[in-house]
Amino acid sequence: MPNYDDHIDNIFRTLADPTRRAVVDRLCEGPATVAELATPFQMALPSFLQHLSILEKGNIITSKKVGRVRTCYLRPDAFKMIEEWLSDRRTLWEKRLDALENYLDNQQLS
Amino acid sequence: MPNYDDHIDNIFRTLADPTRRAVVDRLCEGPATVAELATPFQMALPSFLQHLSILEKGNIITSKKVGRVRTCYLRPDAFKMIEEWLSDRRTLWEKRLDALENYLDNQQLS
DNA sequence: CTGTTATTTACATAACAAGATATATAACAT
DNA sequence: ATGTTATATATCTTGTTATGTAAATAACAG
Repeated sequence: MPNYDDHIDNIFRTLADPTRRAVVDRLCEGPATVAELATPFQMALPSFLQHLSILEKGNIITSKKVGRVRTCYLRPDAFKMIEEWLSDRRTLWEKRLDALENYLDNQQLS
Repeated sequence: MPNYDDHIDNIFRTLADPTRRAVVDRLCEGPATVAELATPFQMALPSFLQHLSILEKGNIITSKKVGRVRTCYLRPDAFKMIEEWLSDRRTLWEKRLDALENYLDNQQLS
């Protein structure tokens, strides 16, 4: 089973590609089939499918196949982990700034 | 000059590595020298320096060399771009959910 | 000046990622 | 049953990333 760190690795790596981010953008507007998603791109379909599979493994999107058509959805919790990661760091960082400020205030007093 | 997309690519790629994220974590606590940052890792120093250079090119950290010692800092705006990217998508996504809700409400009425 | 410390540079290599083409499957239309 | 459409899988090439070792620089200590 993949640990927390691997998971975040995956998410960051998944989003570190313009094609995949563009797919995310498109899916923000609502679900779309593979073909619909692929049309804006020059790239060959199999290459594009790679990106979709990476997005799905990164838990950014889901998909369901009905007949021969696969429809893709942005996962409602797509950005949750990454937002948590950011807010954790922001908290640490701000705690540190506060500490620094206190320290400086105390310096002034003495 | 690098465009917006390249920039975000860089940031995501930069953070898609456990070593580099660990450095970020450490620097949230305050500045540190190269040697201090490197000690927790098994990796050879030149390998580690690569990571620092990637973090610096990704505008996540800055550094200043005094004498032979380089001190690294987390940039105050380290996560700004990525937070903006996230909040933009969240906005799009929520706008869409609102539209969907309206649509469903209207369906009920008719 | 000489040795030591703190990086830095210069390669080398192995693993991985992005793209392509060619082929396969599987559902639908007739 | 057969052709067409919508994906899927397999395999290959090429570029990039992560790591390493060896040697270089540059400041400081004595």
